[in-house]
Amino acid sequence: MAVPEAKYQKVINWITGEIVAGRLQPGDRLMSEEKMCKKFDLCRQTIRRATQELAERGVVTRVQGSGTYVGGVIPKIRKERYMNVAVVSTFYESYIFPPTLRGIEKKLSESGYTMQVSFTDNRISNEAVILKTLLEKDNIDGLIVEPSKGALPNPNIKYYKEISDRHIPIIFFNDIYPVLQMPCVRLDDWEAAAKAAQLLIDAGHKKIAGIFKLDDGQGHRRYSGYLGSIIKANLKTHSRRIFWIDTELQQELAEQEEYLFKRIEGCTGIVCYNDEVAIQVIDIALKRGIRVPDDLSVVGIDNSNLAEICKVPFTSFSHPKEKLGEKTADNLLKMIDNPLFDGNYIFSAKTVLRNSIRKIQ
Amino acid sequence: MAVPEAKYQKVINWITGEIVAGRLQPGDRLMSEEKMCKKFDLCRQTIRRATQELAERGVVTRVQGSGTYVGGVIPKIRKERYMNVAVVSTFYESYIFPPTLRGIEKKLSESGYTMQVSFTDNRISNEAVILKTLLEKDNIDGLIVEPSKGALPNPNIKYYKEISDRHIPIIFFNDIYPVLQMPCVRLDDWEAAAKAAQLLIDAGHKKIAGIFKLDDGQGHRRYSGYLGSIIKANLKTHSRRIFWIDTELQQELAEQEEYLFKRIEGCTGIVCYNDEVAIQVIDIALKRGIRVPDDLSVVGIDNSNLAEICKVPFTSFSHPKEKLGEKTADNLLKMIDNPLFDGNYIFSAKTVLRNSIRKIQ
DNA sequence: AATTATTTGTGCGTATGTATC
DNA sequence: AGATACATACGCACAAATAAT
Repeated sequence: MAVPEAKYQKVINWITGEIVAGRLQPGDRLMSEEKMCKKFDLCRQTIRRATQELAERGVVTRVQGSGTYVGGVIPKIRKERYMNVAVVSTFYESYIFPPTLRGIEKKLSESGYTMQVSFTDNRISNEAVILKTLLEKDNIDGLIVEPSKGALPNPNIKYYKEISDRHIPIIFFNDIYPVLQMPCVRLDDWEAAAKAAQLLIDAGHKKIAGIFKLDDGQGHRRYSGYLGSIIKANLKTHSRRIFWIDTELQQELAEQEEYLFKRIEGCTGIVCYNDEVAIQVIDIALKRGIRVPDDLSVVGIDNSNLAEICKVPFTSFSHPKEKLGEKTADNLLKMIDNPLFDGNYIFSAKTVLRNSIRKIQ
Repeated sequence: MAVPEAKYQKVINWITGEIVAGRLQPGDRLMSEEKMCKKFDLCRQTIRRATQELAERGVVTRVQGSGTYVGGVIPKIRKERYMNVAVVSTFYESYIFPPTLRGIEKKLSESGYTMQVSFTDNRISNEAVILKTLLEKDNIDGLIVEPSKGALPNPNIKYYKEISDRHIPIIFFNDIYPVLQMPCVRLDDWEAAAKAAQLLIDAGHKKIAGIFKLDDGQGHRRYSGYLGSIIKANLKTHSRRIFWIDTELQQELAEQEEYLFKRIEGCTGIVCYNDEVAIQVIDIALKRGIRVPDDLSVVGIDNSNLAEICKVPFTSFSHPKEKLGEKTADNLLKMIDNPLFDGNYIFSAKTVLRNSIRKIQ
């Protein structure tokens, strides 16, 4: 000890010593800088230099107007609970949205939360307005979102990041924005479409068409599942047989029916993106004198009431709808209580058989 | 953003932001200092520093014992705008509820209001919990309600009165609680059912059955309309021909089909409470070998997509659905701005003809 | 008309953050 | 290195004005 120890170092040693001795425990407040000045007969700046170094090391945390506390950074959790969760939904798929919303509302209200709802109509511009308002009003404990056009680039990502920066948990349902590493509760779209195609393959079909949505992730995943079964069965893939549609163009199929049926000519089966598409395909087919399933076998996905009351009730794959809403809300509530909770969940799709597939020898 | 903004500056920015966004308008009262403390997790002094600076700038006016107001004018009545409206819906009639909710949301969001939704499932007990929560949280500017079992006595009336006593405007849609003299936006149920019965009468039918809901006002009004046309045509009324159903017993018709068809034996036409009932009646009839419309003419009310995609597309009477939602929200907003505004509105039902009525000589 | 609850006004004390001499 | 000044922030107590009942 030839060189005398720096004064601030002595202070550091004293504080760490107190902590090691257990006289200062995590959460305890150190005496004020002023008091330490008197204790060590040093000026405030010297004391500050000591606590600053300890603060940098994470040993203590300094809080303006309050004091200096033992322990690392106390995670900033919102003190006040608004008991309010925002739900941003596309409003599309009329047979999926109501029960899902109902499931969400059920779980939220059971836990004493209110639910505030906004609809995007699957429009990015509407989504932007809604998110900006949420940021300005700043009165939610969590956010549940059904992505708008999840498969296309989205300029609203920055708003989601900003909400997340405020430690407000976000959970998605049905689909996700891939660039955001955020939890999602959804159907196993890949599996549903793979099973759908497999059913047709098992029934002996070789030329199987598919109609998919181009703007959402479900469309892409269902396309992948369909493709997976086709390839696994060593059948050939043809772009001609795959028809892409856009969510916003509701009349697209009816307007392009001539072109559609020319594209899928020769196909004996078709995997439809969802029941809404399936019922349109069946309607158009019957109108054109194509019998279902004799001339064309059809399968849908989502198993809505449409599949049952259709002129030709068709095989479909169940979407959990209300259960999915419940799971989404449940996981969000857990995320609100525990920021480390992993909210991801994927539902398996169950086959619901009806007579819309012809067996080919 | 190297230097973190002062906290009071953030409060200033939030308040000015609310004013710029139009959610706080001249004359509106800010939330109390205490509430802002909780909202921002700050002490009152810091909040006061923010409002003081704004007061010095003339942006707000602080009034001791009353509150802090936007602008220089001091209003006589205290009025804090939450820019939030609660919607309490039954969730029943799946084909009516989604578009109605959508219409409400559209109008509310256009005016910068958020919409907070709760569902009663047509249960009085759920309605009670929801209303009590609304009273406790006390953060709404208005209330939109679809009555639960509007035709039966309701023990929750006191909660509606309490909300009304707080000068929070309430508007009902689809139905109303008769003891509450409050505005309602609805379909002209009487007219719809009267027109339905008249159509059958004009086609030469003499024995016309009717199925109505016993627990809601729509059911009672539609029953009255049906009865009105029967009596006007000097036909006899028979209780046997009138079948009452309960909202909560979804399977009632299917379970009692034997009894139902015994009751309406000899009838050549039937007026159904709504399309959901009509589609069930048609399903059961076809199953029993009764042809529609050859043996039994059927009309529905609400003109849902069910009427179109039914195995026998049937004549129905249009419910304005989304338009009704828009009108309801519109009227509530007017009531918020002007407590004297009369929010009542009744939509006329338009006939949508399909081939479900046989002409009798 | 009187009481109670709510809201802003005011003052005091204490602690940390930053800048200057 | 030490001293001082001022800004920012938190907490409490009580007074005064207003609104609701």
